[in-house]
Amino acid sequence: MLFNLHSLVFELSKSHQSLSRTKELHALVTKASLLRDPFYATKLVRLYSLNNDLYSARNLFDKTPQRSVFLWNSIIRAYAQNHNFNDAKSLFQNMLRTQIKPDNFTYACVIRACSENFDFDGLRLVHGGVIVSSLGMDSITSSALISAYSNLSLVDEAIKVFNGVSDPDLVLCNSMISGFEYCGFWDKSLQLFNRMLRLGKNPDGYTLVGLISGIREPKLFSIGQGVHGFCLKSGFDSNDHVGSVLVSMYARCKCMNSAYGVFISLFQPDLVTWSALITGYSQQGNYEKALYFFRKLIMEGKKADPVLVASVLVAAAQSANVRSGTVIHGYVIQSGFELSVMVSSALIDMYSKCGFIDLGFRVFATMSERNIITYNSIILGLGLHGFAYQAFKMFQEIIEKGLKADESTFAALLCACCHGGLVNSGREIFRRMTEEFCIQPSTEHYIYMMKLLGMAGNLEEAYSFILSLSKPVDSAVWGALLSCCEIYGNSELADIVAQQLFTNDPRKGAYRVMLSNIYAGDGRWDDVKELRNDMVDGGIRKVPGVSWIAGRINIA
DNA sequence: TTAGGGTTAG
Repeated sequence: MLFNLHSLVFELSKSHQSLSRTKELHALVTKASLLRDPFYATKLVRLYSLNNDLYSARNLFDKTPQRSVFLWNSIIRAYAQNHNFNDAKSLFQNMLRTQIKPDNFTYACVIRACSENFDFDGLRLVHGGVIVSSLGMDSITSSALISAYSNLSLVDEAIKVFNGVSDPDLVLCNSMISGFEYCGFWDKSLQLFNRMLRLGKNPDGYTLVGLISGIREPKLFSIGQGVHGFCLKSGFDSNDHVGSVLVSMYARCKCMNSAYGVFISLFQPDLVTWSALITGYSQQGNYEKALYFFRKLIMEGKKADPVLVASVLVAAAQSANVRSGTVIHGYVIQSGFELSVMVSSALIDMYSKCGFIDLGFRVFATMSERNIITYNSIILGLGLHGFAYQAFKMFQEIIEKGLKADESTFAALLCACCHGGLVNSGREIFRRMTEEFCIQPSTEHYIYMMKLLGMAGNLEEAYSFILSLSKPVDSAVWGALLSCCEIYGNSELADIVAQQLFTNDPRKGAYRVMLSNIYAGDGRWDDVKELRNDMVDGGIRKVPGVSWIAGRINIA
């Protein structure tokens, strides 16, 4: 035998064995007649699972007659981690029929699987099983329950679990802090953090990531700075996860100088941190900087991944920079990322936003796998370029393939109707969205409806549409109607719409300028004067609009 | 004489 028992166990315990090495070890274990021992089977199941070879993992599991709780947990986890939730659940049900009782780790794994699968009923059932098994106070199951309930936005249930544990440990506190953050209660997150400090519990990287992730508005900037100060004092700023989340936090607070400050203070920022910086610039509209840092990353010899490439393609699309977009496309091909549905969908979007729907369609046509995001990208692109008929054909394809149309699908279809002037189709697609697909319309859908009806001259219908809604709409919806009033020179309706806008957004100059133009078109010069004087007196200014055209380049 | 595992970032 090549190995003695000790070295075999040592080799099996390494979690980074390749698939071929795992197979070799499997052969050695078989040769030594050790396969019946659940210890060895567990180790091998784990290694196969880490190498995404579920088939071999399951085969091994099925052939092992003596199944310990460890072996059961390994195989359930293998399926759950591969997002094979139904199989994980049915394995768990099989386990319940055996003599082996699930333990806290089994429950933790199944709880997580239910949460990731949005299986509310399953989660409640498993929670019941936890209580029946007297594991309701256990830290392992409780932390999994807190995360699961929070991820399903059931924060009250998460709090109940947390309060049910008399002496919560660090992980339990971290789960609750992250749970509050996920559900939007950054203040509760901070309160719990302070309570931890008062009780003398030392936070770790997880605690700070949970806490900082909740700080995502410019008004919370000073709180973010305070937490950043804590990280510096306690040395957590060198933690990769904390560093990247600090960069994101400052970016979301619209302070890119601070985000960059954190970034350059890191000894070796990892890919996620680079990505946080680049996405930050992109989301703040500084596309040039986003593209610059992407080039810098590549020049430094680092390799981007699909998530980062998709993010940079957004910057190229938003800035209509097809030159950068094609360079990134080259990088995508070089790296084999065109197999990533996320990347290819971003390529479609980039080409269409840059005015090259033909190239976008070429990417679409060559994709072997397409998801709803792919279809949304191509429908939006076709719609923006006036190909409404083709956009609707794509929608038909979504339904035929059994994909689930979402709110972006309908926004893209409404956009296609707007660009094609298809009023009846637009009305029908809006009806189908709400009645057939049960999708709650968002501000974006309402804006498209205003444009669709208003641009066709159906201003009264557009106005009645807003009035028929049960909840007040965002100012942008009224703004869309006002712009249609401007096109048709309807100053009576414009007066009514403007009153809504001035009440909601008294400082926004654009609407006042729009109204003034409508008055001018109607010859109401006294009203124009009064409006302009009001603006001067109130110090209200309109932000000038900008537009640009990127030079068209020839692409074979 | 082992082994499965609860909470983090773009």
